[in-house]
Amino acid sequence: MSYRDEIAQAVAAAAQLPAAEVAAMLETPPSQEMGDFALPCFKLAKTLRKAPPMIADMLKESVTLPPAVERVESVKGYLNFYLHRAQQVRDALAPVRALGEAYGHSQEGQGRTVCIDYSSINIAKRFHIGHLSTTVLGHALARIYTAMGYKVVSINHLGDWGTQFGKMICAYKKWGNRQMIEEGGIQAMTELYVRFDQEAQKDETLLDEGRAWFKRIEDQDPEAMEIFTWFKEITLKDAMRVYDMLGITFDSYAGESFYIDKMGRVIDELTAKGLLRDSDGAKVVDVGEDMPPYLILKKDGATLYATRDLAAALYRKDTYDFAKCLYVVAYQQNLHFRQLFKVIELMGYPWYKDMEHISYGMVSYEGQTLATRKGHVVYLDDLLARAVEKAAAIIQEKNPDLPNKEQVARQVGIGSVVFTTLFNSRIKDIDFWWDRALNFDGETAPYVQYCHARCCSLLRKGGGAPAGEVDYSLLDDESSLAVAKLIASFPETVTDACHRGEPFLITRLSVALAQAFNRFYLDNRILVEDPAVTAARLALTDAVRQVLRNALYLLGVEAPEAM
RNA sequence: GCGCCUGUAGCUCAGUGGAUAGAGCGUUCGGCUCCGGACCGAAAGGCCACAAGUUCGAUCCUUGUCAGGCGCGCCA
Repeated sequence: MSYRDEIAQAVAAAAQLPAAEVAAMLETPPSQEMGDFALPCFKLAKTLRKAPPMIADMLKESVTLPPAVERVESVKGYLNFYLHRAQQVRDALAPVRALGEAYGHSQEGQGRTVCIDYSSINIAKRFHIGHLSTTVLGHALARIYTAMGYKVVSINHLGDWGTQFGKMICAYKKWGNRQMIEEGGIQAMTELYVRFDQEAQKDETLLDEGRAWFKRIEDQDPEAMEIFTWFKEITLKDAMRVYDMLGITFDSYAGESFYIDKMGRVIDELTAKGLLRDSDGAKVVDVGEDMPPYLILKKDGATLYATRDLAAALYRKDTYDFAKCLYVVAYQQNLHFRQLFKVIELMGYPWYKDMEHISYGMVSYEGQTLATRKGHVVYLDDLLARAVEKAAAIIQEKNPDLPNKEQVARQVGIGSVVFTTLFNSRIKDIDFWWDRALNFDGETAPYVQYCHARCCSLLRKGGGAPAGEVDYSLLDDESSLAVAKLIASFPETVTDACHRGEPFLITRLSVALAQAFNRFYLDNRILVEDPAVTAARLALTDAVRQVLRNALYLLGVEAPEAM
């Protein structure tokens, strides 16, 4: 039984109320000095016809304290319960010591699959800061869901379909050559595309040629396909560099083009179910009063992004039999996903409830909208490179003798970018500024990593974590207790992060834990004469090390043992 | 025009139907003969956008107003 339930039962007996009702009333006080659980007595005032402070006083006298509770106080209408510290600390640390890397994991998802659609890059476009949120969020969610026991299918839903690819091939045939693309990569492809747009303004017949090339892709014409596939490979190779740096892999790269032969089924099914309606020559599905109709087929019979997303959803359900299907996509597309899920519901599939749009805020650069064409953009490899460079410079200054300096610089620099991206709730817009992005002070990855490295250092000096049982009653000071409480809250935080689709909860916890440990470190000398005290403090240090490491792992951030 | 989202310290953001609304950055002051100073302590800084309502109690819930962002058929 949990502490909460024990206390609720004791109070319920004294106040003659249902235990469940009391349990729901119990809350956590705002600060540690006010105890571990509090019962606000205001609600009871009406039924008991007494002032809240009096009720609290009475309950204080009449309640039989459960063994875990050391004492109870009546303060301004609150009944505050204080747990025995040694027991709290033991309850916090013992599971970490026992479970190690598995601390924070759960069995919730046992036997269930979750599809996570994230990153989903466009062909022939360079990876930039606009792709950071989906990539980093999706990766963190993949790790969090895995920790929760789910089987995760990571899907990079490539943007590899559309008339722009016809234009690009047309431009390539006219002005490009193999060598120029091999050497220039995506940048060269982008330049070709820009040139096409410019020339097409002067000569409209180019647009027809572009359309013709796209038709050839649709018809699987060998020459068109060869070039198209090659462009795709170059784009993916470039993206793979970034994914490697971030430690990200995907289970599937089935993008839009993968679904071109799977849309007929969708159209047939929508027609058979009477959902498709003609509207100005196009085909739409009505999705209710509160949303505009969902456009499925263009006037000319061509499919749309929506059609492909619908086909993809059905395919994923068939192929993976997912318990959940997540789409990590910016909030711009809120309406689109609401419509998509509604159509699936109208098709009669109960699993529409398992679809979730993990939406996040927009990215701008120094107050302005990102604009690739104007060069008003920051590319991800540049950002990561500069972060690593800065980390390397700091190492050179502070710790020049550190072995594997390059590796640590990568862990810190890249970790810093990832951590910052996962620091706030998803919905917040992000305005990118270089000085902010490269800030290593305060609530950042290096702060948490430093604390972790310091724990490792202490453990090295102290001969490692104590093997056997330690005397937890030696950890009865305020700062030890604060650390223990945060450690104890980690599994619940992971669960919350999963259910809310909000990795930042874990990011924040890692900072709070590092802060609490720094306080503990200031208050207590860890390696002391008394072996029992040293063992107890090292046990706490090792638990902090483990939880920080586990937390950072879930975020996709590495934890170097020295830095 | 309609819909969704956001509004909390100078800046970036947490937060909760309940006790004194928190953190980082920035600013000011202070701390290594001592286990890692990429650290720590302290101070200053708030009409929780505004107004009504519900409630014993609202920054939180409801409604309205204002400001900003996004979206609203043949792009993705």
